[in-house]
Amino acid sequence: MERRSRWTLPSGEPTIRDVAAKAGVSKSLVSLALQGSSRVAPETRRSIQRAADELGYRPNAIARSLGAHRSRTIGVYVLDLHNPIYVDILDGVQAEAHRLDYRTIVVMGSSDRRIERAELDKLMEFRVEGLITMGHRLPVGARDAISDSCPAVLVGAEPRLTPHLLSVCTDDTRGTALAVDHLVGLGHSAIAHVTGGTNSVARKRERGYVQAMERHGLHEHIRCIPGGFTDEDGYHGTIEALDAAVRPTALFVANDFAAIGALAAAADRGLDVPGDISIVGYDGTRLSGLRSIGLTTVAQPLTDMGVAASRELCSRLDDGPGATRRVRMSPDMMIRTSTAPPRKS
Amino acid sequence: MERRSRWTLPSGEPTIRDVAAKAGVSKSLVSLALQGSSRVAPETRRSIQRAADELGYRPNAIARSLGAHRSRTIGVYVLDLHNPIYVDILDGVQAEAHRLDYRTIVVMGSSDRRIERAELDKLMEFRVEGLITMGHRLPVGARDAISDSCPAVLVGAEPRLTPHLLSVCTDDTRGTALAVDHLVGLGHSAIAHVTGGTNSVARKRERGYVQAMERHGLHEHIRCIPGGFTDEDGYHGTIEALDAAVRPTALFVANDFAAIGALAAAADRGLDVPGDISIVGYDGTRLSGLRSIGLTTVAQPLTDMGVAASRELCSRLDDGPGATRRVRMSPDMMIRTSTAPPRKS
DNA sequence: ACGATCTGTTGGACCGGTCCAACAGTCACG
DNA sequence: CGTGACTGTTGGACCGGTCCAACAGATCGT
Repeated sequence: MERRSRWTLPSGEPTIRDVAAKAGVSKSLVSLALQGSSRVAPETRRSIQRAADELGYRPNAIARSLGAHRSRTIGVYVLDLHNPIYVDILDGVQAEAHRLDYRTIVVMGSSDRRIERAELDKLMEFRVEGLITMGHRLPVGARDAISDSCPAVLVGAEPRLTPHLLSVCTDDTRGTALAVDHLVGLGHSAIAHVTGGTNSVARKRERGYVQAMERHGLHEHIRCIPGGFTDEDGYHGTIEALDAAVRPTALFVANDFAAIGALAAAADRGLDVPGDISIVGYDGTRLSGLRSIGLTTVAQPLTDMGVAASRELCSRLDDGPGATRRVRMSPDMMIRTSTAPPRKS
Repeated sequence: MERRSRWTLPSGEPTIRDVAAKAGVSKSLVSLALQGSSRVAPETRRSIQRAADELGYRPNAIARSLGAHRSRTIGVYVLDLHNPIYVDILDGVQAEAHRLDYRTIVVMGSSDRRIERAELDKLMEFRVEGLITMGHRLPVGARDAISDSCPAVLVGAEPRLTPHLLSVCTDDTRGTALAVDHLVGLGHSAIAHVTGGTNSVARKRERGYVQAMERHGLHEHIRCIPGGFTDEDGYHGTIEALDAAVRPTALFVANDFAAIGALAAAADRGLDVPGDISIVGYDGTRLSGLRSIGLTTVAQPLTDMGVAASRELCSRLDDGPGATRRVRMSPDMMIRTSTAPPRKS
């Protein structure tokens, strides 16, 4: 007895048998009643419920999963909880999963491969029934999980769909078009783009920018400066753009985080935003909405995307594989104080 | 068969019995070997390991918990994942828990009470052995959990300790002293404080500020302007401070988030930071370190606090209740670009 | 009056592990 | 050579649920 931790289960949590005894029925019936089966007599159901309440009975998810061969749990992989965009999505994922009576287990990616791997293993050990991943980098371990035919939905990426792979994303082409249209509407034509690097999401946004510029007949103004998704990346890309022979009057930056770096770069070069240069970000994180930042940005419906991810996954789990869908949502322009018409020269 | 979801356990995950059969031993021995028991012959251990690897065996955490009466899982309650301070702490919590071979289940507080409650229930249903909570607001449900004698550690708060309640925090009195000392060292004397509201953490920092000012003989300069922990709160408090009859030359704001609001307020009043006014925050979030923000702040060793929380909890779980400790860590001054000597008048 | 059907309930096998009592075999010691 | 201690292994009870086959009793049609 000594060697066993004091805080273990046997300590006395009431079990289904205790409830059965108290209500004077068999444990099977308690199980049925608690699951809401319609085969239980209303009278019996009430007395079982009463017994359970009085004992403070709490179902044991562990035992339930084992017996039922279902965990009613989905795993959520988040690339980086430090990035507010994922937390916003997570809000939606959790709310909807909860509504559909699924539990979630959230794990975070890590630069330490071993920890990331362990976290993913945890998911498998808890026998999650499905997986939601967000972030452009798909963790290596997730591939195994997916190929082991546990269905997954990728948020924000657009992979080739398979029966096991769903996707929820926003229309980045449309989003970038919104950003460019907004700047052109203000009177800008020298609009440069600080890219998000070489990952697929960044590529998409870059292509969208080019298309939109061409649509406006601004071919000769197209300029893509290589950047990335962090504020450092945005800073350096912007410095490069500002120091160019002919300075753009507006900058479209690949995401909010990098756009904040762009703000700093403009300040360092003694330029007023939006007086001397307008800056537009992408994502619509709360961060960008902070008073001292006030970044104009292309807002993705982050929470709604999370909701959609849960909805797709859970309905697939409950109803079996249907037509595999790709949910594509619409971004929205969020105009704040980092954009204005160009100074008349 | 039809009505059962296709993605259920029976699908074929190898079990301990499969491994036993393949290795030609009993399942008990496989269990022993996989737990690393020293009673297993080295030769046998190897062949069991080989069999497990070849089958791609993954232990079933569910079944293990049930049989062992231990889940080796701790619950982590985070008030708000949107606040980067908690994510930094979480990094430490996870890393250390993992090192000590514990799993974590992270749940997030929610403004929707029902969701918050459900998340806490989830923790109990998974039979977590202990709880780590962070955030000044202790969720109602957590009280139950704690009183049900599952030990808990509060990060960042200093409750009355009980055998079940541990605490990890920083020395806020010392932290505020650092901030005031820094400003005094630069030559400031008119140093005002925008408070964090009426919660216990904010109170502590306010007291620390008053003490430090008195220590420097600056009694007559003590000014506390009521604020809060959000950027809005910081904005309004700062506006009030700046519009006062005699304007302070420096501001100590209760946390980073609010200090960022203060930065915006200064900008709105046409004041240069740090030229016209110096601003110091508190927490040392990554946010404050962003290039375009560059906030001088009192940094808490957030990740280390997380590590300490896991360490305390797990050692208590493994070794039983020892002397109940309160871990108090030291904050550190992080000097950036929002502070400078006052303008000579 | 009798089987068929339906409603409500029950016992018990089962899930995949852990862990304990029991045991076979080896070795050292008196 | 018998005995006790130690090493390595095993069968089986057990954890707290789910779920299925079986069943008792009521209702109904013929």
